[in-house]
Amino acid sequence: MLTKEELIEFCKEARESYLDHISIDCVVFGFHEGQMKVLLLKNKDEEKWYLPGGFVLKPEPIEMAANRILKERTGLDEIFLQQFHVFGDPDRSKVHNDMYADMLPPEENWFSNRFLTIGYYALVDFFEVTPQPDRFSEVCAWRDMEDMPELQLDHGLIFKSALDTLRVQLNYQPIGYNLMPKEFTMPELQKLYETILDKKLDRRNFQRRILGFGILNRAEQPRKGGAHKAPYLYSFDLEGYKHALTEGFKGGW
Amino acid sequence: MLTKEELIEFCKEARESYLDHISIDCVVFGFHEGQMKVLLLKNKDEEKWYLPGGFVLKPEPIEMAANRILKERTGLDEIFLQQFHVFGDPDRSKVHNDMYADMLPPEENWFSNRFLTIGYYALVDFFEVTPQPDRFSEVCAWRDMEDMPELQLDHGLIFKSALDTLRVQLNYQPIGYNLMPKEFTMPELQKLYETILDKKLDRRNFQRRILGFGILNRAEQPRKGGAHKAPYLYSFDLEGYKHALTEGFKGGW
DNA sequence: TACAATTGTGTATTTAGTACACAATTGTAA
DNA sequence: TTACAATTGTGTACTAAATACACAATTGTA
Repeated sequence: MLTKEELIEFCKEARESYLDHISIDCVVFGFHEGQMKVLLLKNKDEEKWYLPGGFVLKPEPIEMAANRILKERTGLDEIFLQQFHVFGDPDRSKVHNDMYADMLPPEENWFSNRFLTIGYYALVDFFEVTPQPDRFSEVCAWRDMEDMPELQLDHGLIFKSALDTLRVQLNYQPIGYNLMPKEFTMPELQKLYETILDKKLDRRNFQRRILGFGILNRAEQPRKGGAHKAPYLYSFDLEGYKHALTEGFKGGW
Repeated sequence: MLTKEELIEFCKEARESYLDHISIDCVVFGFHEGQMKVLLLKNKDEEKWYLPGGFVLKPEPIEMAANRILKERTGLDEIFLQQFHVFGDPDRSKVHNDMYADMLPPEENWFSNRFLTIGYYALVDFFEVTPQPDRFSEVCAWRDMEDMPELQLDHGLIFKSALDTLRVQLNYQPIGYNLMPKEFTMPELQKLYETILDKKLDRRNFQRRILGFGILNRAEQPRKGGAHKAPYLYSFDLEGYKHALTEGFKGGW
């Protein structure tokens, strides 16, 4: 939460630097301990969480803006990022507007503007991320997808839309390279798919299909030390993976 | 092309009415005589064509803006419209900016602003459309997709991107209801698919597959009067069609 | 050393996709 | 009137992909 002075300072700075009416919101997916995670922010004295987001600098390509915003929140560069939808309902920022409405009159308040927000989703390696709050929040943290808190504004809708998009993408693009560590076992990868889809898959059929895509390499040695039978380790074959990313899996018509 | 006075008038009006930095561009697909058509606009004294587009009114949802813009260009209401991408390169409007740069200094010229454009594609019944030029053009006409003229700005990219999206959509959504007349024959529908995909399909397999979707009704009587064997007439089963639109064809995982 | 948990692997069945050929209808030209 | 070209309707065999399902091997623990 900004103080009035900070708000005034920010509005001045925003008007100079950023494009009016445009924001970016990102749904950042991670995967940890068999759970899908989403990176969220929160104000100490508020209940609702919100998505990492920001604005577009006047001379900045929007892709670059999304990358910059996520670098600030995660510490990561070169994130897998995909634009998926623009949310442009004039009512969508009503609540946000109200939030600072008592501090500044609308004509001085940058947040009183109408904003269209461009939705991006990101897939990142959970362990590589160092969550960093932004200047409006005190908390930036991974939240469990099974246990999503209530979100501000239309961020619930944006999240749902991102998840739907991810589920569709799963059908004709490889997913996993950005979410899994370098080496992983087949059951671990399967768990990722099951978690995204919220659906059990057959172990044997999953393995056959995913190997059929030709995007995995199996290490010589299985993972040792754990309980039970030692599973083989796999890693993504970057060449095959990138080929599959551009070509897609299915022929269709 | 606007005169200087018209440009000044328009800039004043635009600043009052429209959101800054945002535009909408539409790729309108039609189908006629076995050819895919795209609705384009042109200035009399210019070579390059451009996509029907416009701006978003300050209190207007973006979907509604896209509909309004297309109603002005086609006369049609309730068009099948789908947002597919935002084009946000800061250089994308360079050429446009230059176009009016000799008339007005940048600070007065609405077109000198940076614009992000939201791309929509539309599928419409060719016969229902009455092409209407906008205030910047003298020509609004269907152009053959086989014989696309050069387009202004990044409109070539936007068009290509829309076509790619349409081709992907074809794999998991029914297409045709918005492009075909009420009744049509199987070969006519096949021609639509072949034209979109730019690829020959097997008659028998096409029929089996498309009928398998359960989105078509066959009329009792075949079409009479033409040369050759009288083909059956089909129409879309609206219920099945809408179900397929929301559910999609393929299970995937 | 038996057991529970987990992993690796194979096969039969069903479904979807592909390839391909012949018979029927209709107008036109001989 | 009749052969012909063009087009439509229909079915079957083959292949590939998806699904359903079961048993053997490994490892730590009781």
